[in-house]
Amino acid sequence: MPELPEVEIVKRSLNKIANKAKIISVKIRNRNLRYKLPNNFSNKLLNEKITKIIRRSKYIIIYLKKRILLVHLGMTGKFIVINKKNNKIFRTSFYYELNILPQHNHIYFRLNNNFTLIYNDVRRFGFFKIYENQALKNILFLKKLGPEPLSKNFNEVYFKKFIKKRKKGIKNLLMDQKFVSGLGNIYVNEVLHMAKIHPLRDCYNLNHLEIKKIILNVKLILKSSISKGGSTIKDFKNIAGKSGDFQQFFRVYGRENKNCSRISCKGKIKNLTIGNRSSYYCNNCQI
DNA sequence: TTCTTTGTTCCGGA
DNA sequence: GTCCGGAACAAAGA
Repeated sequence: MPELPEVEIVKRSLNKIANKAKIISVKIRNRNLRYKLPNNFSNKLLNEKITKIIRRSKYIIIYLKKRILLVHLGMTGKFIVINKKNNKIFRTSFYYELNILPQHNHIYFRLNNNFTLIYNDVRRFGFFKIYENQALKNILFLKKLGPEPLSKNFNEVYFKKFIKKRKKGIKNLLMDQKFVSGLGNIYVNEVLHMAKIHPLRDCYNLNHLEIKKIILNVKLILKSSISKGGSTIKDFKNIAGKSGDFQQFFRVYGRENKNCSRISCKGKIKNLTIGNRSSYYCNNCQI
């Protein structure tokens, strides 16, 4: 499940491998991703040079000379890199499961620098869109997004202004991409546990200190997660010996019926469905 | 067969 | 017009 930190790591990896490179072939094995790839998809990318790669929310934006390639990894999208010189295989983020099945390789991008990027996606909820000569602010997927959680624009003043006249549970608020963009279910659960706030608390009831704690923990948790993925490009063989279990980093997510991970808290982790998403919280310290 | 997982969009009601 | 919650959608594995 690529959340913002994983997407950030993938973006950094792609920057190292693909920036300034030219796409010399695009081979599609399955067009049926979240949105069906158009027939001219390959032709529009062929011989294009990659000039810049950035991230906005959970979108990866790949700038070509005159076009923009917008990528979303969905639930299980990933890029695998093969170095043609020595046939070494890399993954672009550490969150991937170790056995990547080749039947889910959907697109092969060959670059002019001996690297091939393979897009692999088990669930096929990821997507690629090509935009011509378009400013980012005109792209539908990006124009409605609220501030980046790690930016200075996501602060107490903004938070308080936004929640005025709004009646909404805090978990739903943090999941709302118009309020803050890029927080997914897992990190929202973690943030609220760290801030000791119940996921159903009405946002207009939050006091000054609680708002401060939420903002602080959003930034801390995202930054810490990004830094854990800091050594981005790892050889499969090197990492195979380690237990790369991402779950071990979570303090509440997926821990139903277990004891609260907070030292000195005697609570139990409970599960609750909010907005069609499972929420985990401690029945003692989150109020 | 049914349930779960995700981000996004759409729709009805307040 | 705006806000909110719920449902639908995509695919596949358990």
